[in-house]
Amino acid sequence: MDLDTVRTFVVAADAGQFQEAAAELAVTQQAVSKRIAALERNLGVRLFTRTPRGAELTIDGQAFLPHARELLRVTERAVASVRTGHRPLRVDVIASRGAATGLMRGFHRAHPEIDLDVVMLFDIERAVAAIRSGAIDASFRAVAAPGRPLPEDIASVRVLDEPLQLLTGSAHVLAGARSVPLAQLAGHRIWMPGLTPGTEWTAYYDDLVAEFGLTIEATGPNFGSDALLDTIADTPALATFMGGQTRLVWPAGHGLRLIPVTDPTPVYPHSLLWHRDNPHPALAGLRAHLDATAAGDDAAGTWAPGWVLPR
Amino acid sequence: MDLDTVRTFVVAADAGQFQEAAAELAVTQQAVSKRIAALERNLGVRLFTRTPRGAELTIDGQAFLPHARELLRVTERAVASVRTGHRPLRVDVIASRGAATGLMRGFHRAHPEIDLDVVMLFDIERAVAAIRSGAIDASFRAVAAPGRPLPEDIASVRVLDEPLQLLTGSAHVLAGARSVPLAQLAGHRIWMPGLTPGTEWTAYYDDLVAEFGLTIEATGPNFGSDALLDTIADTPALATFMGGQTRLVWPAGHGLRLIPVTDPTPVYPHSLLWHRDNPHPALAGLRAHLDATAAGDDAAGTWAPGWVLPR
DNA sequence: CGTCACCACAACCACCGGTTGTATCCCTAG
DNA sequence: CTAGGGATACAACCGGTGGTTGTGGTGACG
Repeated sequence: MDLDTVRTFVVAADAGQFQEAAAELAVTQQAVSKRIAALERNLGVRLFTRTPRGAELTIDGQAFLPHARELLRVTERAVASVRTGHRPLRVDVIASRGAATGLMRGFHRAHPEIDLDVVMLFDIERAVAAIRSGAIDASFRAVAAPGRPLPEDIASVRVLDEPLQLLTGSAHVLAGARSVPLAQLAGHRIWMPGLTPGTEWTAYYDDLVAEFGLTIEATGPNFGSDALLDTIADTPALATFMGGQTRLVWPAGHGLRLIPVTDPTPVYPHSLLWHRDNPHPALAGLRAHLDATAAGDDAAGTWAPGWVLPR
Repeated sequence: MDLDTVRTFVVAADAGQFQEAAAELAVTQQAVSKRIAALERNLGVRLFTRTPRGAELTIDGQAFLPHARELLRVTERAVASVRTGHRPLRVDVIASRGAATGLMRGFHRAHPEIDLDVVMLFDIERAVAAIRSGAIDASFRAVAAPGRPLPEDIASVRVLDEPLQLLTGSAHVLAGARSVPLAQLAGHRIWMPGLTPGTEWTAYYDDLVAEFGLTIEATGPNFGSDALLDTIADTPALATFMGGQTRLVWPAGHGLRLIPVTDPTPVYPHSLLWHRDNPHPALAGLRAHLDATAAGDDAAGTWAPGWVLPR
């Protein structure tokens, strides 16, 4: 199916006749006739009843019309998403399951009129490069790369400290605990598939491991969170870390347990980065929204690596 | 833009390489390469970075991808809307501003998983024919055509009596009234543009006029409700009838008044019609929803033509 | 009953979009 | 270091889609 054909259908339906539609589309009447005929052939139904005074929609045509309009609207948004110049606010998040996604959803709910696009870049280095080049407008990143301060032209603000929790199956030895001290996790198998070397996530967990003597297995490819949840649920000796903001949806009967970690609670600090000179009007809105909704986090009793962005 | 091209983009993005996408789409790798190149040329941005081991999305490509998926989803729904067999529930309403639209919105809110299409047919005769032919699944119609009972195979149930109210501008002589008796409207100019001869609306108002001695002008084409509202707001001696369920949105400062009519209150009775043998699974859901939400209307003090469908 | 406005069909032709064949690149195995 | 495999891009070719012009048919209206 061709979007030009769909547009032709909509214009013809609005005009009530092919001739006027042809004029509007700057083609001949015969071309419109052929386009509509081809669309009807593809769909297998008659869309117009032709009369000597024009063409009016059949019932099928009436039913199809709003879908055709929606198609054109979506097309316009799709094209706008890559238009240089005034395009939707483009924000990078660190992972689809992380807290940043929830923050963006909250912003979208508060300001549904602002068009957003979400991308996921590999690491902070590329995120900073993308911000400086203008390819993205902002990035939710947890941390500066260890030892590398942010460039002068990048601004940042810490927006959320996400406490990590332990996810276990119901047969796990810690499944019944209401909370577990971080030091007590030493010796337990903790599995974090998909930790790619070179990313901040990995650097974060490397620090966590070094400081508290945990063992984290990053082996195996990441088959998606469903597969991870299945494995955790079925393996008594296995656990994993999960952001405390995550909204999990799992089938009933899985019996998964999400256990807070204490003394200290490891938190993953999310900061918003942006270019000081970025003129996108929606960026200010996003910053204002985050400022307004940011919970006054209490840093006491929490842990984060020393190299994260300051508050 | 071509939807095959968009589909190619999505498949290639999921596969991570053109070759596999080509196999899935049953075309050659060169065809995929050309399609993507054409899409990139049309959009003016690079969507993939080509590597010797495949192709991965650029930032622009990542931003475009969800829009492309949405485009395919909408396309599928559009095609399904005219598919013979299992297509969305197709319901005819009498006018986009009427109460039936509100009922359908309520149904959609209660059951967002049920796909709906709304059409507007000219009069009850065509609606009944469309129901019998299977072109539509149900129809909100106010009335049987005077003197013509419904065919045996059409079932009906009265779902809502919509009280008519008087709409005036702020300078109208009745603008200050909290309510107005129907008999008192005799002598006032009431304007109902767009009343087409042969429809039930027109038959309804003809009866109303005959029984209570009103004068209703149906002159002039219907330029849309915005134009109607403008005229009503600006003309002190003019009023119109409007369904009591209508949610009006007008610019501030118009100063329009919506005044209940009493002694009796003319009500427009909406009934749902459907074919007794219609097997569409969503039809039962719609009927159940309407049964459950139907307010227990009080017929006392209301008026409707004698020839409407019985309760 | 002729004219007008509109749509459909036929013939023609350009160009889009597919295929086959080939070059190039990079990673990897030997 | 080299050969091979797997990936993309470019070139040449060609058929069919989709445009145009020209023409015919049909219902409404004066």
